[in-house]
Amino acid sequence: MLSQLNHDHALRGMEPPDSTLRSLLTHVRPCALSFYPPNATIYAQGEPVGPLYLVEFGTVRICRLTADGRRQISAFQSKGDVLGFEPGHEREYSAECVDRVGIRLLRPASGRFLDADLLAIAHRTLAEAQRHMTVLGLMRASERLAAFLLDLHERQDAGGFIDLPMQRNDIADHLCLTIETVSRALRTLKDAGVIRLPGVSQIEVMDVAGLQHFTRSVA
Amino acid sequence: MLSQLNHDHALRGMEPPDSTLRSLLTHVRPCALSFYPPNATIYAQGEPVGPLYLVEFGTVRICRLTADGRRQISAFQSKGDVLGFEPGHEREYSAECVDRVGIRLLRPASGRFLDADLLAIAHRTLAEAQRHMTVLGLMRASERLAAFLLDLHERQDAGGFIDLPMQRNDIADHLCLTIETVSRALRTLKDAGVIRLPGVSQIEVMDVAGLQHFTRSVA
DNA sequence: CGACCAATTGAATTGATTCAAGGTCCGTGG
DNA sequence: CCACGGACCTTGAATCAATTCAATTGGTCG
Repeated sequence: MLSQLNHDHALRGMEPPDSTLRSLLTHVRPCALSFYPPNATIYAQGEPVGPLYLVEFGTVRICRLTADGRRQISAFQSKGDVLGFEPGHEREYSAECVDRVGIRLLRPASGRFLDADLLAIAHRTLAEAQRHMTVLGLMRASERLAAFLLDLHERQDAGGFIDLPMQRNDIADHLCLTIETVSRALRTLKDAGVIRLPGVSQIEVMDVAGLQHFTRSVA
Repeated sequence: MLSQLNHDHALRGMEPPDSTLRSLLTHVRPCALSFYPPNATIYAQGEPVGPLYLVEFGTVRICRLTADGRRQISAFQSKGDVLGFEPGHEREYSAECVDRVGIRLLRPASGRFLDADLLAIAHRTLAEAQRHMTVLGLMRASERLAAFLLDLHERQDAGGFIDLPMQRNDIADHLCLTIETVSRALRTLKDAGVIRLPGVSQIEVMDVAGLQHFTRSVA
């Protein structure tokens, strides 16, 4: 299972010809694959920051509960993503499984991770956070959803069909909307003809350019 | 001028006993201080990513223009902050001077920066981005403003008086609101008695706990 | 088939934006 | 020294987008 990580298809498309994972894996002892059921917690907000993990399959939500009980999902991580990198000593976010998930502990060959490897991971995490900052700050409901679907679309390149492992609940907390608004935004995109909804957790992208047009800004 | 950077007061309060700057400065050749007038551009969106800078005085806005002409300010940087760290090869953000600004180029003693130093800067930048993600995602107008003021308050510890070097325009684009809404949110906080407004660019914090209560969530 | 949970839809409400006036501050020039 | 102009800020009224509340539909598993 790990061997396939050295192939390109295990690394999702990224703009700079970065090689986070490839490099990382040369300095890391591969650990056994662990399986987690849906809604299992990999690590929790408030814990001391611990090891890094590599997602082998399934989807993980990185989320955070506020003092008054609301939830924000900063990202979804899936196959090939590295999990668990955080600034500070205490976890600000939890990592929870959306569906059935397989992850590997990443244990550095020498006692500590190489700063170069951590830096590469930090770069990627930062880029994601900044992108999401723009989504939340500048886009309205259907634009956020369009951006989200485009993101999934290019990650899981499955011939125009997107699989939504997470439920509306999770999408809403990721885009900082309500589930009702997510539902209506989906309908807006459907009515505009850019997507179809063959099933509750499946989306067919009919018109990628049209979807991109919906996002209008992130550029 | 640079010597004072080795003193604590040049480093603003941070949660983990991090020592970004102290460590950084031991591996860096101090360069001459440059002065920029208000609205000058230090670097621009679209340029290749270049060197790092250290802010000595003044305030810099890190901002980004979208394809359709809107602007988002991801952060304001002031004395002691390091400027110019970005993932990727091309700048996603510009750095522009809010007021009169003094910065120093940070040039590594050896050819490249130490990964450890870059990692420390990345940590801080990421923490800021994540915090702002929460502000934009979970808070409404007066809560965002309260969070913003609290941030300024603890940076520039000047006995309850906050100086606002940037104009409403900039605050609005940072909090992703309109200037009118910023104005009304200020009024809300004033009417609640947690701040006073002695002048347009000066704020007196009357009740820190009250301000924190306004943010209610970020925890 | 019925029960339960997730998702959708509709109607009323809230919060922020837009549009349109005023107001304040400050520098310049009479 | 005061009047004027312009930039910035504040305030008000109307509009719009998203949320809330409530009901209904759809899907899945006993």
